[in-house]
Parts: sequence; C-alpha cells; structure tokens
Amino acid sequence: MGPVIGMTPEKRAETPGAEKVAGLSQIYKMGSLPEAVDAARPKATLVDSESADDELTNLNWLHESTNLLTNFSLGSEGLPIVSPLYDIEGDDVPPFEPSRYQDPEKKSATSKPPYSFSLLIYMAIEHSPNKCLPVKEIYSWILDRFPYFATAPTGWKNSVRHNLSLNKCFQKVERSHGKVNGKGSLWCVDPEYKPSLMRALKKQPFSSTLTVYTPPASPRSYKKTSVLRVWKGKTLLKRSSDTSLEQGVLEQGSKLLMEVLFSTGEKPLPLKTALQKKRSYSNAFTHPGAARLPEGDSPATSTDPKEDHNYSASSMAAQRCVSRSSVSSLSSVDEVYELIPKSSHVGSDGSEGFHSEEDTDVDYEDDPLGDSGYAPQACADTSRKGQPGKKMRTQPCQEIDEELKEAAGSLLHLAGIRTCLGSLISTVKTQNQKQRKK
DNA sequence: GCACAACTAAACATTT
DNA sequence: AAAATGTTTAGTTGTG
Repeated sequence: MGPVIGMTPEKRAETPGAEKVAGLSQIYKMGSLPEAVDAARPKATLVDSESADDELTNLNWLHESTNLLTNFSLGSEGLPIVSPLYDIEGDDVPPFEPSRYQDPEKKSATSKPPYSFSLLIYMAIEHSPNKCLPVKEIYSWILDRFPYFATAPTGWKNSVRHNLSLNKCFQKVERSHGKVNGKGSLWCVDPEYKPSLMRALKKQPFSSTLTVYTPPASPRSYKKTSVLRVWKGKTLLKRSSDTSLEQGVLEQGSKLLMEVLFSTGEKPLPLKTALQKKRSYSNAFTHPGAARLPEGDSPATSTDPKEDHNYSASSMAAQRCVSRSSVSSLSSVDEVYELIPKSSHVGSDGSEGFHSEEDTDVDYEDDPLGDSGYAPQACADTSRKGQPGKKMRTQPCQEIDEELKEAAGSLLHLAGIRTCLGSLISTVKTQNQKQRKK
C-alpha cells in the first residue's frame, strides 16, 4: 500500500495568483507586432469555416477556434469578453489575469481538460512568476484552472508526480537548505523542451475539428479525431460532430494558451543560477534525427517516444545523475526568487549564461516563450559556454517575429470576432426585450 | 496485431 | 509517526 496521495480540495494551497502575465502590450513593445496588430485590428471578419482544412500549421488552430464562435450560442453571453484587443487599447489591465476568467468557465469543471499532464504541468510552471513551482503549487494551479480535478480521483496527483519524474521536459531544482519553504523540490521546464511543449500546447485542443472528451480517452483524441465524445464515467453518452457543448473547456484552453504564449513579454527571469541543462537530454535531443521535430509536427512530446518520457534506463540514470549532481551545486532557487523583483536581467550580465547552441540543434527561434534569449539564459550551463550566446545573438529573430505576428494576428482576429459577437448578442437581447415588452 | 503515447495504480524510498 | 514528495514498475487504453 502506497502512501496516501490524496489531498482534499479544501486543502488546496493558495494559487500563484500574484503573478502577472504579460499581455500583448508588452509584446507590442518588442517591435515585431505592430504590423500584425494593424493588419488584424480593422478586420474582424469571421473566418470562412469552410476553408479550414485539416492541415494545421502555426497558429491556425486559433482561427479554427474562432470558427467555433460562428456557432456561438446566446447561452454563452454571460461570459465576459476578455479580449486581447481590449488590453492593447487599455493597457493598464493585465489581459489574462487568472481570476478574471476562471470563474465564468467553471462550467468546464466537469470535463477533463484536453491537455496531457505534461502540458498541464508546463502551463502551471510557465504561469509561475519564477517558472519554478513545487509540486503542491502545480497541484493548486491545475485544480484552480481545471476544477475537474477537484472531484477527480486523487490519482491524478500521482500522475502529476509521475510526469514530473519521468518526463524529461521537467527539471527538479533543489530548494535552499537554509530556507525551508516546504517539502520537496521546485520543478522547472527544461528550456530545451519549451519549443516542443509550445507546439504541443498550440495544437493540443484545437488542432482538428473541435473534439471533446472526458475520462477514458486520451488527449490524442483531440488531435486525431473530429468527433465529439461525451463520456460519463466509462460510458460514451454522445458521439457526434456537435461541438458547442464544451465550449467552456475550449475557451478556457484558448485563454490558458494565450497566457502561456504571451508570457513571452515577461521580464526575463534570472534562472541561470537555478537551472542546469541535463547534458544527457541535450545530447539525445540534439543528436541528428533523434528528437528534432519535423516542422509543423507537434507532439508535446515529440513523435519520438523517448523524447517525452524517457524510458531508457541508461539515459534516465544519466539524467538523474546530472540533475542531482549539478543542480545541488547551484544557488538555490530561493535566492533566485529574491532576485526576481529586481529582474529586468535582460542581458544584464552580458552574454554570460547564454546557451551556446554550437552543439545543438534546438530551435529556440521557434519558441515564443524562449525567445529574447531568456530561456537559453535561464538554462545556462557553465559547461557549455563555448561562445556564449553567439548563435542566439547573431541569428535573426525572423522566425520569432513571424510566429509572434501570426499569434498576434490570430488573437486579434479572435478578439475582433468576440467583440462582434458581443455586440450581436446585445443587439439580439435588446430586440428580444423589445418584443417581450410588446 | 503491433508500436506508441498517455494515463493510472501501486509499491517503495526519502524528506520534512 | 504521518504526510508529502519522488522514483520506478507494470498494466490499461486509445490511436495510427
């Protein structure tokens, strides 16, 4: 009999709600978006849903998610419109402050989120101010965003821990011994895996036609089928192409995704003292043909089974060896925490800590989160400082720009549609009220 | 039927 | 000692 893993929902720890997720306004400042903004702003036309094909590249899923809105039911009018557009026009308000959107979508509580545990963990960590969270906080974040887990069997926590341990996307960072803030370690995302996680996150719930399911299936159902399945326990209640049912889940996912996408604009985090590359990972990942993801292909976790869960005993042993030996020699993350408010470490230390990619093939430029050199900086490994930051700096950020533009365009497009729908809805409501008065 | 990814359960060890 | 955390193994399910 194993340890009691369960933790009552009441025991939920405080969520890391203090974090501010940077909005478009910040990205706007990066210089690459204005064109996209301008391009998207005036045209809030609905996407021709018929033109949507199955082949998804980049952020096309966002357009597809807007297709959903063409079937927007008036029943959803209660949902507040939290539009990125609003954020741009009134930049005081953080666009995706969690507390602003989580409640209206509690209706998704009964549905299992369409994300794998890896992605949930990833989102949780990315939402944290310091990109590092203890397990407990990860639980809390997931519980907070996906109340489904509040009532789900407690085994999911085991799954979370299992994922953290087994999934090489996640790194364990020892806490400072001097400051005991609780049990266990902090968990971070290995920056090398951010690109693939990002891709997976982008695609996950929206990639094909909208598909929703609960328990028995896996998130792959989302990716690979275009049929709506509604489960109750292990019973398939409904199977159809009707996609309106789980809009809450989809919208929530959309917003979470946007949060993660646009957390790019956050100040860089000086995690270089906390994170350490897992050399074994790097080798495996960058080895020609090993883990390189085909362009536009997704997996959260790549098509290479060993990329996500590395079940190879030898490499796992190696990885643990690295993480345990090297991480312990680093400054604690608690110390890093102290640095964060001062932040703005944008290259404050020059090139130091930049991830030299001379021996890697990791496409950071493909990572909206890891751009600006933050992520590579975060994962600096003193053992691989060949020419610090050389590649990162000399390589044009064109791809990042393109992706950001596309993301911005898509979001603004979505925002415009929502705005239009909002006015449509109010118009209809007004008309209804007038008719009733008559 | 097979391989794979993801999930789940469980056992056990370690840490607080 | 209990609970939380972390690691590992094994089994199941859904998909291509």
